Amino acid sequence: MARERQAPKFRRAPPSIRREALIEATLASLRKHGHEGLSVRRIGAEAGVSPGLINHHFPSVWTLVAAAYETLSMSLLESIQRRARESDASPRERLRRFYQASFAPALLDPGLFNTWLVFWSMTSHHAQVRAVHDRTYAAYREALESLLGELRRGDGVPRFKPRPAAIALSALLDGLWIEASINPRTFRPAEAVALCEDWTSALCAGAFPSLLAARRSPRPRSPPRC
Amino acid sequence: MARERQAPKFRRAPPSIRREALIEATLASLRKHGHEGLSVRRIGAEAGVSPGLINHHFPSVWTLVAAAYETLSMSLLESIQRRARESDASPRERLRRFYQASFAPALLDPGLFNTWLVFWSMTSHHAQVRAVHDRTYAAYREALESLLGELRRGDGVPRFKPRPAAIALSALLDGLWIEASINPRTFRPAEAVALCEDWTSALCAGAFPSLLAARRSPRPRSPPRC
DNA sequence: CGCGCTGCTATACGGTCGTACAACAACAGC
DNA sequence: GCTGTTGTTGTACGACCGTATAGCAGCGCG
Repeated sequence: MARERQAPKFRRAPPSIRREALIEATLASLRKHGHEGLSVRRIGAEAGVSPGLINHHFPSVWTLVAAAYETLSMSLLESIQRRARESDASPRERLRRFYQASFAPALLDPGLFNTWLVFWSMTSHHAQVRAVHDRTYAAYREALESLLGELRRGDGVPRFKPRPAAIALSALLDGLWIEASINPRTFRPAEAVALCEDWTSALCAGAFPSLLAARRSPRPRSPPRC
Repeated sequence: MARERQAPKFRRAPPSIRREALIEATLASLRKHGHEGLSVRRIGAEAGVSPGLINHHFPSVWTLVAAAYETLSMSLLESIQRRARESDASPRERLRRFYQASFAPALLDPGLFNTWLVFWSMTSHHAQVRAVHDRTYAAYREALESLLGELRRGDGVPRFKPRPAAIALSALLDGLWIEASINPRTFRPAEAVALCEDWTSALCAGAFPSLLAARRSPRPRSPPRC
């Protein structure tokens, strides 16, 4: 009997390719199983690979998770930015598209939210993950800051402080995203977009007193009227 | 030799007392160890009790965690409410105190944030925990809605819609609280309070278009001016 | 075709996990 | 003081965890 050519039991891959595949498998495992998915056995199974291979390519699981965190957050930010900046549009319109992209169905997936929770819960105990958070949050805030900066150059828009404005806007976006992810029935995505739009309108109307840049000749801050 | 009276090896307690003690131990364990603290052994050690006792008083760990979630969130809300409503103050002042209490050092503890992450990560998979979230988030939102309702009765304050306003405000508060908990160096607590105060000012100034209640005779909504 | 480099697998080990269950002991009632 | 109830302990079990390590095998290269 002629010896059949056996299908190879596994395929070799150059380290960079394998590392990327493991990162993707990590994201898939976390998305499916949440915190339970954070194990070399689950990730290995997801990647169709033996558990020991993770430790062969990454010094520890934390390094892999940090890489996955960076990959996912940068990918999401880039995706949202692309939708916000596609075609020429006014700064205000770009912000609106940013909001819409932030509350698109793909972003409101419960699996995505659970993945994010795992990343957040690791920032306290692992410096690498914390570093990734600091870096990606800064990138996110700077993206908003850039869009707000373009808005500020428009006619009749007051000279607000971009950085605190971006912080407030990102907090509003995050808070809405979280609640929508936990309980989609609290409000509809369109309502979230409307609330962000309102915030932008108020910003343009100069309705946020402490966000207005300090005047050359400071005048005493007036107390709230209500 | 006279027989010495031995100190009892353990103390019995009526079920209600023991259950409460186990809830407190659960909160302490989660605060100290985050997700790792969610184990009958850790909780039992924290309560000075054998691991098996948890399963004797609670049908499963999820029931215990749901009870701890409810206890903690209601306790925090009550604490913030007490500070907001102590002594007579204007509605605006009460809101300011609510903000200040929300960003007090006790609320910005990393252990508290990690505890919250555990609760959130369980809402997807366990109906009991999800029910607690829905109930306590509703209570939180209604507290804000009540404070905003008092504000709305003031002179010169436009007739905004209380419910969406409370949703937006709670999102802003949550988003700021999360980022302050993850990375305290992004902004100072006073800045977070100022951003919330700004939001309130804008609300009073009628700067949130879609939050204004529909008119008796609706007029076409004007497009954004910037 | 055959050799060798190395990506990869398979196994073993010590640890922690949740749960079940039998035995123990605190304490109230008699 | 004795006894019964039952809150509580201690142990045992199987499953899964991360890591280390020895050896197998895919595949480029001569």
